Amino acid sequence: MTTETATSHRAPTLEMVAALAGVSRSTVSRVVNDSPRVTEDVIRSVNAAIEQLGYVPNRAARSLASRRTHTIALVIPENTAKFFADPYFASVIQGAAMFLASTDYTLTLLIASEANPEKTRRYLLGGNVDGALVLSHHSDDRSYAQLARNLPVVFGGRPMIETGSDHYIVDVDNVCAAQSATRYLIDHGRTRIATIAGPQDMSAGLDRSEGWRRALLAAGLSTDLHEVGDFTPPGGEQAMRRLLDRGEPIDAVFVASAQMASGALTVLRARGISVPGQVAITTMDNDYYAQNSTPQLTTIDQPMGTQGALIAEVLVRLINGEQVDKLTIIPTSLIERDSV
Amino acid sequence: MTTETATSHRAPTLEMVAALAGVSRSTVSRVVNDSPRVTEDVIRSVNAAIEQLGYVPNRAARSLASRRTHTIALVIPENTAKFFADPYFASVIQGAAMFLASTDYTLTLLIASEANPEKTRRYLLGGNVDGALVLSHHSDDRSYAQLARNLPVVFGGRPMIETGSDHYIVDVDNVCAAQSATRYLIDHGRTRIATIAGPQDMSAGLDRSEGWRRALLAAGLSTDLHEVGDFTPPGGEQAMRRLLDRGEPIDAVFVASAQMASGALTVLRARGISVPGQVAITTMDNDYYAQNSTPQLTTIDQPMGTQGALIAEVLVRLINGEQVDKLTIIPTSLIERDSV
DNA sequence: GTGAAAGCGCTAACAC
DNA sequence: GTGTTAGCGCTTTCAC
Repeated sequence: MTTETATSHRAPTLEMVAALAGVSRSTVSRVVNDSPRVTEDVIRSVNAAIEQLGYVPNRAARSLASRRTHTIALVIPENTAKFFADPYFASVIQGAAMFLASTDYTLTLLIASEANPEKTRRYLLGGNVDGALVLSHHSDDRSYAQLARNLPVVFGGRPMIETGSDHYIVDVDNVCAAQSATRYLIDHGRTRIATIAGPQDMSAGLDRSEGWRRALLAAGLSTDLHEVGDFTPPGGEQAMRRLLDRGEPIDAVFVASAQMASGALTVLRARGISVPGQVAITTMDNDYYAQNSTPQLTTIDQPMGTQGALIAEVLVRLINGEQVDKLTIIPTSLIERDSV
Repeated sequence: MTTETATSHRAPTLEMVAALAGVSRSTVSRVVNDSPRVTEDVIRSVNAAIEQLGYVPNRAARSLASRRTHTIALVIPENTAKFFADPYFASVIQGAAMFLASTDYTLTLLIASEANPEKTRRYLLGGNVDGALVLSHHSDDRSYAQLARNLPVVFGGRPMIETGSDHYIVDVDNVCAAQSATRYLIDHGRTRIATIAGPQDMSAGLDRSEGWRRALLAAGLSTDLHEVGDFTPPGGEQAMRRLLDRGEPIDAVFVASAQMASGALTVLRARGISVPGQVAITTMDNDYYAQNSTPQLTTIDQPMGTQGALIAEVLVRLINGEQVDKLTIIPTSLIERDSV
């Protein structure tokens, strides 16, 4: 009983299928690849043989011959702790993985070594994948922009590339969403509206600040009350504290993530400030935090699984040479609850 | 400016490297694969050529010739929503991905279609991967047990296979951890100790219940106060409510996850029951919930990133034919905070 | 519509 | 130590 690295009997090959079906290998290949010009009868008998043998095409051989890998890389920044901690990413990954499961593409996780970006670049360009999905992106992610010239790449969330760049992007319209969440506050009579913003080196953070600003400017209100957090509950707490410690009147806060809003509520509660009585709150993400805070939060719902599926779909279509819009916007909606 | 699926110039091949370095292809192959018997000089010049050309070995060709894919599948149950919602899994995936990034293995996500398990099985056995990591596992996951006979497979978290099964498993000792968390309650003078357990069709849930039970039995205490949750905060709330509604005295609760404990605290607070004054709490997972609840929770720390790395490492060693223990236990420790 | 033949880029005996 | 020679299992012209 020593260590036995299994795989006892060899997997059936296309050749075996051909023999059993009484046709040539080419024909089997055609059937497997849904070639249009094969007789119904032949298709049937080949499929029967495939079924009987439990044949599965060998990816490696297929890739080598066809020069397509049927593999898509999900590029993950090395700072994975932060990446995985964000439920947003988990949802997107899930959506992408689910969508790809319905195609014959495979999703591989590629950790982008920051120490050696060249390694990542080469892997991606070395014919190991048919395309890449890039989710996170700080302003210095120039390298991926470069990469997109030689490989189909779709960005999830707007990478901070110079405007007019011709990259493929799938994103919720953070500006618009934040704007409507802020306008909701205005429409309910609030006038001293602060924001707890997200990191200003992420497009999501920046765009949400911009939306808040636009809504305020349009209403002729002050845009002074701006504090930044890191999208986490503790970050929200600290930002809320800073906001209150300014000593200026505040009657509402647009918080750039529900997680931060949850932290903000903790501080508000501790200081005896009522929500929505004294301070109204709107936020983004319809997640556990939004649904289970006290009070429950009026928030922007972004269908995240959808985003994952969509971003993967766009990439697959791109790989297949189909016509795709450069920018795919995912609709959001405002959910009214008890924090306003 | 029509759709151009890029990859302009062909990637450099091993043959080109060989030509540039003035050696044969085999030699280049040897250098690339760290073969011991190559002259220092040759290694240097080959590496120089590789560097100069920006050569990256083609996975497909390599796999085809060597019959090893350098790919590891992470098998994910189709019910992905639940899977990804659990931060435990995110951490484990992260750890595994990080570890594999330091090897030349690649991690691919494989969604296990429940409607067609045969498809998953064939993919795994069809020579597309060198091994598989299986994380979730309900009692009916017999199929994977079967699979493990023909492919190196490592299970994370104890799959509910008949005892004495010879599968490779990496897990925290949930029984032991739960036992010590419960004993901690006993040692602090509590005698009416309830538990909010995890799902009883997951080994983690079952084992934690078992640990709680053992500690109680050893102390001659009652094991009646057992309610089940689903590892989420709302699940914890409901279970806590059921527990209190029994009308029996309770002076402590061992909660099988910090997320559930957070939900339980909400209920306790709403009913004006003080923690730890009237009811003490210990739990498992040293996550955001454990650290940021009020009061902060005394809990069992399980290094989850470590588990991910370890599970991947075990698999790689298995694939390489090294000797590995069937069972790898990850140590846990109890962190004392304010809930007892 | 189907078959024959020529590789895809690499590894792995086997010679030398 | 290094080169030579066969393939790995599949796709893909090109004939027929």
